[in-house]
Amino acid sequence: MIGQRINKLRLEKKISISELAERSGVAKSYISKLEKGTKANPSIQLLEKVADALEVTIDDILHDKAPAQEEEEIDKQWFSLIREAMASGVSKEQFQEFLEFNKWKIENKD
Amino acid sequence: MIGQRINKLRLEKKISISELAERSGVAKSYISKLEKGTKANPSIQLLEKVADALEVTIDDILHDKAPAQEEEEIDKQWFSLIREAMASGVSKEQFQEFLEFNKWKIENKD
DNA sequence: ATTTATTTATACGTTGTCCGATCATAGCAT
DNA sequence: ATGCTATGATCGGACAACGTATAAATAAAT
Repeated sequence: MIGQRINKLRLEKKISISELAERSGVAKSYISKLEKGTKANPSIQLLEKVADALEVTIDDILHDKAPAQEEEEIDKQWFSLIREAMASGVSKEQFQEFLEFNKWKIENKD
Repeated sequence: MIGQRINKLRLEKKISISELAERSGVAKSYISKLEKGTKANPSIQLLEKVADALEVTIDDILHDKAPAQEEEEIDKQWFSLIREAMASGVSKEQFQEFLEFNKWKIENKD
């Protein structure tokens, strides 16, 4: 579980266990055991050190994140619009109407 | 740090340390120490048990999330609409126009 | 005053974590 | 091929820290 994620993240970063151990300040033997799965219950402080060395968040280690980087970026742009929309009191229903109308508009564009 | 978050989340849920201990299966004396800060380096498995009992994610315990629970829920509903919008090819600009129009419409409603 | 919740103390079993040694693999020189 | 050396991964043992269980002391509440 958690070992696989660490292993995956480490390989993505193209460094060895020894290297990760050195950077994080964690014993390489322990990192090996974590990845191997013979130990699977690290403390959060240790996990934090490993996460830092891998330049990811603890969350990235706990549940393996769907990357989707570009898509996330776009979502953020939309997000500000959404906030504005919610603040101005536009309802979801109104937006849905708008959506349907636009779909129709696009289809009948030719 | 982490103790304060657990304490906060527990109080929000309006349960006692004993209750949390019972639900999570963690010794109440240890939970007390965690909240008090005399112990501050729990294992992730223990943390997971506490998180489950509090009905939050481990992330919620690690970095204290901007809560706004209801708002988050609404956001999710909006999000599905946004995805649909993006898929159907509606641009941000079009949406913004719609937004402006609706603001005006609301203002001149009387 | 009596209950209920929190903190602290003590003692103890379990395991997280480190250190050093060993094994595995690969490259390079002989 | 046969070694030698270097680097990475794994194993075994030792110790400190995690975590439990209980009781007692304190505080807060009804």
